[in-house]
Amino acid sequence: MAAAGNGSGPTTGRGRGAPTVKDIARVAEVSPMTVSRVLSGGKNVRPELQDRVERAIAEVGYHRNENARRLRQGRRSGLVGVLITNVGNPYYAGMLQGVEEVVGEAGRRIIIGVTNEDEDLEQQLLADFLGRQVEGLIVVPAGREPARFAPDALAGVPVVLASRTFPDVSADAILLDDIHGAFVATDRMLAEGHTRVGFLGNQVSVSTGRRRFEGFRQAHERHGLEPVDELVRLGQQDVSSAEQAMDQLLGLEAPPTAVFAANNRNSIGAIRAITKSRAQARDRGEQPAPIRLFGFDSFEFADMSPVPLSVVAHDAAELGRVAARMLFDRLDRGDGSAPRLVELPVEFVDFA
Amino acid sequence: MAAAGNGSGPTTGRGRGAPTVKDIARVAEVSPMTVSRVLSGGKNVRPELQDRVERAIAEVGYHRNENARRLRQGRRSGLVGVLITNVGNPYYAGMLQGVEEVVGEAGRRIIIGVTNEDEDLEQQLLADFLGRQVEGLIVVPAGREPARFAPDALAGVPVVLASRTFPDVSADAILLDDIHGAFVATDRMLAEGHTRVGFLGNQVSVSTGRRRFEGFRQAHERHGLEPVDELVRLGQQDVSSAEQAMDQLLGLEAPPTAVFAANNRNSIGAIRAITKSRAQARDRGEQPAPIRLFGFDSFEFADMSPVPLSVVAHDAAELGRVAARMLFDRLDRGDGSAPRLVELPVEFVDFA
DNA sequence: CTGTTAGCGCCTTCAG
DNA sequence: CTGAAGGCGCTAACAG
Repeated sequence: MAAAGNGSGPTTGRGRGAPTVKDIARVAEVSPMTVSRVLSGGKNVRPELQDRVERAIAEVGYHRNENARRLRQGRRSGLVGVLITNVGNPYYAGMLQGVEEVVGEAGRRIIIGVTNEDEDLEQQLLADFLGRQVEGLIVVPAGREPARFAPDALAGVPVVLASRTFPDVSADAILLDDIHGAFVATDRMLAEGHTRVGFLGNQVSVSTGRRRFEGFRQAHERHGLEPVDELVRLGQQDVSSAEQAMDQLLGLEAPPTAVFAANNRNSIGAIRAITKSRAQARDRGEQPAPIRLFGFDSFEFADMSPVPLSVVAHDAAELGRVAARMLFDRLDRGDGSAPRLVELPVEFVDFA
Repeated sequence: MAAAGNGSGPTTGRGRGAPTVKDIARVAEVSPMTVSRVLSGGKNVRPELQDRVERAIAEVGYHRNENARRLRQGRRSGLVGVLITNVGNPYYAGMLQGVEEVVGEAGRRIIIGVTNEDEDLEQQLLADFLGRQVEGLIVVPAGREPARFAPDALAGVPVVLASRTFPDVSADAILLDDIHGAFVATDRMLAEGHTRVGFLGNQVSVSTGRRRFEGFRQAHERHGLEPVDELVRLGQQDVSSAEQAMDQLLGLEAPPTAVFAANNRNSIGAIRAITKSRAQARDRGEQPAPIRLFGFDSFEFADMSPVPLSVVAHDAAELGRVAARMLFDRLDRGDGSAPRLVELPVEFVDFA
C-alpha cells in the first residue's frame, strides 16, 4: 500500500526527507519513546502497541537513522576504513575480499578509499575517514610519511598497516615474509648457476620494494656476488611499464639469464615481454635463449604461463583477514599493548 | 606537542571520546559557534580568533564529526552503497574500481557489501545501507526479487542495477550487450561449421545467464539449429566448478567441438579442463581433438591462453563509471524521470 | 564580527 | 508499561 497521500494531513508528515520516529509515533498514535523501544526489540511494550508501531513502520517504509542513533549513544560508526592503492590489482582485490569477510562477520562495514599511490590523497582520505567516525583503519600506505599513522595523528583510532610498513612506526602491521621469499627465490636461481639475474620491482622507498630487494641482495651475498646494477629496474607500477622494463633488459648486450619479478604486475609484464621476444626470435629463425623467471605473488593463470615460471606464493585474502583480526583485537583490548608486527609465510611453487 | 595532560583541569576535558567543538571552544576561549565558523572556512571571523581556534584544533588533534554535522544540516551521508557478489572475481573488482573513480571525484565515498549471491544477506545489507543514510546504491543483484529495488522499498534512495537486472523493475540499470555478444560469438562458431556447441554459464534465473543463453539460442535458430541439451551446463560460479563442468562435456561420447563460456570464471575453467585433457591425450599418444572456445568477458592473460580463444570483450571499469554517473544524474535531477536502461557495447577479439 | 538559542533523529534517564 | 525531558555534536537562524 505504501501510503501515497503525501502532503497535508497528519498521516505521514513526509514533506521531504525520510520519515522519523516522530512520524511513526504519529501514525501509530504512541510516543516516540515507544517507537524507539519497539525498534530496539520491543522489551517492555504492550503487544498491542508493538503491533501498531510495527504496522506503521511497514506502512511508511521507515528505516532507523543509524547515524543519529550512534551519535546519541556515543558510539562510533561501525565502519572500518580501508585504504588501498588500486582495486584493479588482483592482489589488493584479494586482500579487500579477506578484510570484508572478517569485517562483515563482525557486523561492521567497509568504507573504501583508493589512493592511487598519491600521498596527498591518502592524507585527505584519512581525515575524511576520521571525520566519519571510523572505528579503525586498514591501510596499504602510499607514502613515506610514518608520522601520519601515529596514534596522535589518528585521534587514537587504531590502524593496521597492510603489506607495507615503515621502519619506526607505532602501529600494527601485517606483512608478507618479503625478505625470506625474495632470498629463497634468488638463491635458487643463483644455485642453478645463473650469475646475471635481473630484478623488476617497486621503488625501495616502498617497504615491499626495499624488503624484496634486500632478500635479492642477501642471496647474491651468500653466493659471493652482488646484484648487477644494469639489471635492476625499479618503479614499474603496472603491467605495461613492467613489460617495457623487461624489454629493456632483453635488449641489453648481455641480457640476464634469469629474472626475479618482485610482484605480480612485474611478473606478468615480464611474461609478456619474454613471450613477444621469443616469437620475434623464432620469426628470425633463431633459437631463443631460455629465461629463468621467478615472481613474487602468485596469480590466476600463473600455472598456465607460456613461459616457465616459479612463484613466491601467498594468500592475499588471508593477509586481509589477519589484518582485520588484528584490528579487532586492538579494538577489544584497547590500545594499551605495544604494536605488533606479523609476517605471513610464503610458499615456493614451480610451474613447468 | 599534542597536549598530554589529560585528566582534570579545563584544558581539554577529554575524559573519553574524541574532542568536540566545545572542547576546542574552551581551549581557544571562544564560543562553539566561532569554532564552527572557522571549521567552515572562517568567513566573518576576526583573524586573531581564527588563529586561536586553529591552534587549538591542531593542539588537541580535532576532527569534525561529519555525521553530527550532516544530521544537523539535514543532508544524507555522502556515501554510496555498493553491493557486489564477490570481490575476488576480477570482473567485479574492475567494476568497483570504475565506480570508485567517479564516486571519489564527486567527493563521496563507497561503502561496500559483498552478498556472495545470498539473497537474505543482500536484503540485510540493503537495510543496513539505508540506515546509514547512503545517498544512492549501485547493486549487482543476487536474487530474483525485483520488489526490493522498487523506490518504496528503498525509501526513495536511488539505485542503479549493474550488470544484472529484472524484467519489470522500476530502477535504472546498466548492462552489457549480453544478447548480441553471445549471439555473434555463437553465430561465428556455427558459421565455422560447428554443430555441437557447448554452453557454460550462469543459471537463467540471473539476467546475464538468461540473456547470454538467449543470444546463444538465437544464433542456433538463425542456423536452423537448436542448442543441444546435453552440452548446456549452468550454474558454475567459480573456476573449479566450471572446470568440472567442462570435464564432463569432454567426457561425453560425442563431446562438443566448440564451446561458448558465458563469463570469465567459466572461460578459465574451460581452459584448464581443455589443457589438462589435451595433456592426457598426448600422454596416451593420441592426437587431441581441437576445441573452439569463445568466452564472454576478457581477462588479464586471455591473450596468453594456452588454448586458442576468442572473447566478447568489454570494459568492466567503464561499466562501473557509467553506473556511478547514472546514479549522480538521478540524484541531481530528482527521481522524476523514468528508469533508464543502458547497454554497453562489446567487442570481439580473437587470440591465436 | 560574535554569541545565544534551538533542534536535526535518536535514545538514556527519570517520573509516572 | 509509558511518556516527558534533555542532550549526543553540530550549525542555521536570530540577536546583539
